[in-house]
Amino acid sequence: MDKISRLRGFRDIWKDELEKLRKIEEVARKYLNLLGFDELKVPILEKTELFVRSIGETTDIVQKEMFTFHDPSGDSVTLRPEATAGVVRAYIEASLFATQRITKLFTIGSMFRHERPQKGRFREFNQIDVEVFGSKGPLIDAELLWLISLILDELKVKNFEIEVNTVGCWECRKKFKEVFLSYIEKKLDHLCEDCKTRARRNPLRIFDCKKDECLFLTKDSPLLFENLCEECKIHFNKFLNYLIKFEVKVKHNERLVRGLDYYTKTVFEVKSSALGAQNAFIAGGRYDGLVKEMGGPDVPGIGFAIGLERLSLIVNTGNPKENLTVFIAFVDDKAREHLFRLVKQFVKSNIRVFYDPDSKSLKSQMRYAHALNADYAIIVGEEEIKNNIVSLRNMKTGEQKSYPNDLEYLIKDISYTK
RNA sequence: GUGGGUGUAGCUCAAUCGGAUAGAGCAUCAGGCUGUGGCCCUGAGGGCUGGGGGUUCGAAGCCCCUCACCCACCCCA
Repeated sequence: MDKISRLRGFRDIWKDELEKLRKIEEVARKYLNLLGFDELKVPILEKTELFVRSIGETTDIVQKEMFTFHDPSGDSVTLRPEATAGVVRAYIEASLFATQRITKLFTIGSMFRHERPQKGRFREFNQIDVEVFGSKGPLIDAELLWLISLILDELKVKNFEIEVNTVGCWECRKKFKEVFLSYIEKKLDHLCEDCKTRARRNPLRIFDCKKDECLFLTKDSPLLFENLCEECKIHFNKFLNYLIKFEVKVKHNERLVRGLDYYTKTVFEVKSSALGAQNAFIAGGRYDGLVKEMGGPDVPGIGFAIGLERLSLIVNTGNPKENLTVFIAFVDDKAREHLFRLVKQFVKSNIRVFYDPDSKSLKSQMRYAHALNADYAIIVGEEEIKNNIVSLRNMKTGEQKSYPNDLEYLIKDISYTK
């Protein structure tokens, strides 16, 4: 029979990495809870239209990266490529705007994008997604970055940099696009191929280009930052001010823009040089028009997502503490009759217990106990049964003693050792 | 979607110019003690050399196709 392999870009997550992901989630949950966020789960599969409308029809995500297919009844459905759309949909569908002035939510789960895999990039990847609805002021923007720094501090993440910028509101961005386009028009021929398409689709992304030629051509270009309306300017300055009060260090990157259509005003990215090309592991921003666009009331929103696979690449967590582990070895099949009684008793006493489910030589069983890194081996054989005892071998010291076979004293003794 | 690199045992890697039965270490299993792990010793199992086609007397190595992985572009978390 041929073996079946996993799908490209999809992974099995084991042991150490899984432990790391759990640790990250645990720390994030702690601070999310302390700052009043509620967890929710939203579906992995949604109507395709939800993402087309929220993320933007012209974005790469929608145009070529979504897992979209028809369900058996013929409807077009899509595996979520990001979390915000679903959370916004849920917020509107539950009419939370009617009962809460401010809504703070987070969700944890996997997202799907049909991209070519590389370092820190998979087709199924996990995110912690955080969203706040109902506050238009810059204080909440700063609070989110403080939240991020609390989480990263506790995880002892070093070598990261928070970059912030503003992309303005719809009006000042629209105006700036005209200013910028008339500037870049003359230089269009000299831009790289990618930037030529950007000029048509999403001109602001030209600022993001890493190619020297494009960097050079836009060097003395007008910046969105200089063309902001009063309100956006004040918002951003207050935001920077609050960050100082929260003691969150950031870098203002005037060229930072985001690929999703819905962002307004504040945007930010957290980057690490240790990640290779996919160096942003947290990113987000404000999206004041999105809830309305999605059929809800005109409620402002802001949020961010943590890429868990990327974050786990730069997190070091110590080895998890192993439970006290006991291995029971049986010398012969007659001794095996005692298995059920002994195993039950250990489990009831919260002690991790192993035994060889197949009858093997004692030597083989002891090797297995060693491989399992057991703290103790219990040996049961003819001699023990005759004397109504069990032998307890300390696997770390090699010391071996006898205990009455009702295990009461034995369990008391070994429980002290871990 | 586009480039570059890499595919040999469960893992890490050998195999001269295209040459004979594709090897080693680790891991696994068994034995060395008829009731005792680690260290040591002995032995065993494990490969369609990613897959398919071609060239050749002969292919792990050359050619073509394909798949997967890694890295980068693009995009993004």
